[in-house]
Amino acid sequence: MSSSETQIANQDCADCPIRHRAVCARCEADELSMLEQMKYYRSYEPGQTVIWSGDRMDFVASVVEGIATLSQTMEDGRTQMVGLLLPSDFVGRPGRDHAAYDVTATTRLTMCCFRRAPFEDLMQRTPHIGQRLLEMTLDELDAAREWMLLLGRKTAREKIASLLAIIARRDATLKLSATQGQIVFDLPLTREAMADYLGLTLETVSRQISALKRDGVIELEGKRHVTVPDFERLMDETGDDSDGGVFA
Amino acid sequence: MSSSETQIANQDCADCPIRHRAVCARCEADELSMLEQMKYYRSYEPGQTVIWSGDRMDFVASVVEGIATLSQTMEDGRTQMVGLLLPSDFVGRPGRDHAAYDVTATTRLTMCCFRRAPFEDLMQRTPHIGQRLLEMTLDELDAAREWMLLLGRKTAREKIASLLAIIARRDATLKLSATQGQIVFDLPLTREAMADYLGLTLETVSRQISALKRDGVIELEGKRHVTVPDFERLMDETGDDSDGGVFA
DNA sequence: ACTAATTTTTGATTTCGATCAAGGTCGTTC
DNA sequence: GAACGACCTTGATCGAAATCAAAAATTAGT
Repeated sequence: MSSSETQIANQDCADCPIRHRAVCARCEADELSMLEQMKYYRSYEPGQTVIWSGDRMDFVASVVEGIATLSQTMEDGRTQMVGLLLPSDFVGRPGRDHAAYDVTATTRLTMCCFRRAPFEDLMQRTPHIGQRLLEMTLDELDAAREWMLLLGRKTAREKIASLLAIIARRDATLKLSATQGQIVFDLPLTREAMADYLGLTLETVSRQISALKRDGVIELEGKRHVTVPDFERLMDETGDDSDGGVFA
Repeated sequence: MSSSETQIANQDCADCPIRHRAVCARCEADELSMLEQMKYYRSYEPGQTVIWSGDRMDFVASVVEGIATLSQTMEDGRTQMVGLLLPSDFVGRPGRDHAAYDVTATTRLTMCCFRRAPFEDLMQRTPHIGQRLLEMTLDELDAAREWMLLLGRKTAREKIASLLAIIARRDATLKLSATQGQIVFDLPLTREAMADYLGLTLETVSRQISALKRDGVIELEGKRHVTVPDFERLMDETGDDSDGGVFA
């Protein structure tokens, strides 16, 4: 259901950050044209930093294409990724003018940006944009909490399996490549980025990926191209109950 | 600033879950009386479960007094706490009718509840309640992300110091007991609950608390009563930069 | 095509926190 | 006030992941 809806919605109002999530049926013409007028695009290369934590940030944005990460770094250099931005995800907090995290492109990335002040004005006048933002934020909070369980209690192998499952699942919904259980995708993250996401070292990530390959849970071609022959089998390795997590 | 404001706001509208956060100056009389009419109270004893993950949940609520925890459990029993509910915190997701987490009282707990349906109706008619909820949710998301850094990258000692710092800071603002740097409080959590929060075992929690005591970072009277003689010293142990985290 | 740089894999060793196992303290009940 | 149970501390040992250290595979540059 959600994948085709998303497709249609994206086609019909490609850049409205709210409509990206396929709920903007309620967007009215003048609101949409307001958004149209204030929007602009930015593109980034893999590895490029979109914004550093603490920098002034006078815009909010929605990912159009590509993947970015949110991360936090301690003074001594330890870093932890705290979020993954996929197409349609929103970044930037209305009402706060400094970035709280480092935002980095891990693939080629296009974002649809809106200057903060006019966007906030529009939000004031258009309650359902705020409502939609609330829903999106609650989803992010659920995702963050699921990630807390992963970081606090899962083994290295479970962590890797969980990350692969998340990417595979998203890829399956996005590209409809989920022919009878087999899923194929390219890892959008380096081993180091995966390590920062999972709270591991890159060596451990590499070893566990090798182990999953050895055990036939995944197949690897090169370093990035992954085939999951049996998604259920992968899910069994995640430690999650068979169901889709918090959204029971 | 915030502590006295909170006091005043709480006095003058004790149970509105929004006003608890000291921003409900915009609450109008009829909205307040709507809330008054639909509110009811529930009380729990320490250790009692407010609701189990997956259970039907037809209310939303705000903590009036006491402390509760949000936690997730894997089938094999591993559990991870994903949130701490302090007075004025809000629980329950508008638009979702099943709990996503276990909610447990760790002290005597009083909550101010509102049936979900009428509360959602009121939200529809009163945009600034939604706005306030959005702000609160964004704060929670920031807190969750700070916790992800802790879970993924901090040492056991840093984790304990961070938790003590959070409780101490909150206690200082709440009870104004922050006389020249020295802070005194009672731990509202058992060692096991702390372990579940920090992604550790209770033995490690106990050992690290002993170590901080041995090193003079904290003083302990009995098992629960803590004195922090020098808050800066405690902060140095957390691994955070001296400043207040994401709210830079 | 060849070199250089980056990323990944694999191996050897160490370390931090988990696990296993007693004891100890405190509060409650009979 | 003895006995029970809940909670906490401490010790000994183990193990999973980190760290240290090369080598292999890829990618990029000239």
